[in-house]
Amino acid sequence: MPLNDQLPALNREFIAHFGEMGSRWGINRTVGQIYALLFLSPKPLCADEIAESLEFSRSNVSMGLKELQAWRLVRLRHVPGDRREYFGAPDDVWEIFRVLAEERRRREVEPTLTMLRSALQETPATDDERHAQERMRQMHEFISRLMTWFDEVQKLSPETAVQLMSMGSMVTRVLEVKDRLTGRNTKKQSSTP
Amino acid sequence: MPLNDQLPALNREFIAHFGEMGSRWGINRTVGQIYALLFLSPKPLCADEIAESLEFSRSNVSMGLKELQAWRLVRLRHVPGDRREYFGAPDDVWEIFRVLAEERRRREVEPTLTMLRSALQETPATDDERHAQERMRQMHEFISRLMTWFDEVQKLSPETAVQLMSMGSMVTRVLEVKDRLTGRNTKKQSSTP
DNA sequence: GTGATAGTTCAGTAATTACTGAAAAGTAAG
DNA sequence: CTTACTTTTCAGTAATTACTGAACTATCAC
Repeated sequence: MPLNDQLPALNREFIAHFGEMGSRWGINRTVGQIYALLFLSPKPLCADEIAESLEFSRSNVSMGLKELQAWRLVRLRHVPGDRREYFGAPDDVWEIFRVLAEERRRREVEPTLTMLRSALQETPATDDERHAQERMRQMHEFISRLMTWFDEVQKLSPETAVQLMSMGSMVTRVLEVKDRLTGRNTKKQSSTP
Repeated sequence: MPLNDQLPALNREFIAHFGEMGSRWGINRTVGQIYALLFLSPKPLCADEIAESLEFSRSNVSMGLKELQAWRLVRLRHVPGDRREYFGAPDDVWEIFRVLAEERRRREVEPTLTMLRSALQETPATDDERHAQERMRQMHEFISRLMTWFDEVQKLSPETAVQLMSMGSMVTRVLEVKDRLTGRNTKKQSSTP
């Protein structure tokens, strides 16, 4: 993986890491590296610059950028008097996270919810089917709940989200007090059967 | 993908879906299907039963189960008077989510944090490196914050987490009021440059 | 011990996914 | 319309990942 020498060592390390991690996410090495390069770059880059920096073929860069655009992770820019297309990653990391979460949800969660909803319409014939459907109901309910909550958080501005996150422990403590009064157990259950 | 006929139609659909989705997650089709089968099953299954139901080779099932165990998504069980190993998926969907999140964090987030921490140690030489390092700092801070918050939530019992999630909108509203008083903007910024 | 059953490993192969170069399509300027 | 430049597409190929069957190890019953 011979990253261009003119890239600073710092950048090369970061880009290489994103390449390796890329495969653990749904994206491939190439796409991960292109994104990393754009994320670090102080200015938008055009496809040729990317191809040269990362030593990929021009067509590979084209396909990678197409995928990153489909993920809405890069933004197309234009430089006046230059007809090439330039690409940049958004600056705000919260915004990046939001988009990523939204996109993953659309691709990975929604299809499952759809499948589950349709399965829950069916009338189970056997005991096994009844059990299976009950499991699906549990899964559907859990995911729906999670998504509703996520919708709420996603609407927030970065600063508010940060506030909300740092309130986490506070809210927990409030619930603990409430539960102690009502006799419920907030802490993770210990294994005392 | 000829799932065994003796599986109820409902189950077959669910299992097939998990197989297809599996590749979008980091797991492969086989592993996804084995998990789906176990998730729906009212009782733990042994490797042979799995192999027969899904029509995989015995060795494929063995490898799949090994991976699911590495993900801590299935639990090994023993039936008295039977020396075969049986496998089951935990019942509680919140518990499943918790484990999944923990494991993904360990595999996908921690290595990145480590890389970022080490990059932040370096002294940038050029302006570009200085900029790159600042971007990495932003990313590191964001992820750290997210993980701290996640730690908090992960410690909660299922019921408490549900409570916390359904409090989402309430907390948001409180913050909105607070921000209105302090003159800050809680709502997602509209694109008015 | 031997035989029978259960589980694992691994080399070889099948299937899938990633990448390239060449050709095509698109686009602005003259 | 033509030229020069830019991006996209795609068939072929390389690289990676998934899967199988056969051989091997382990464990239990006898």
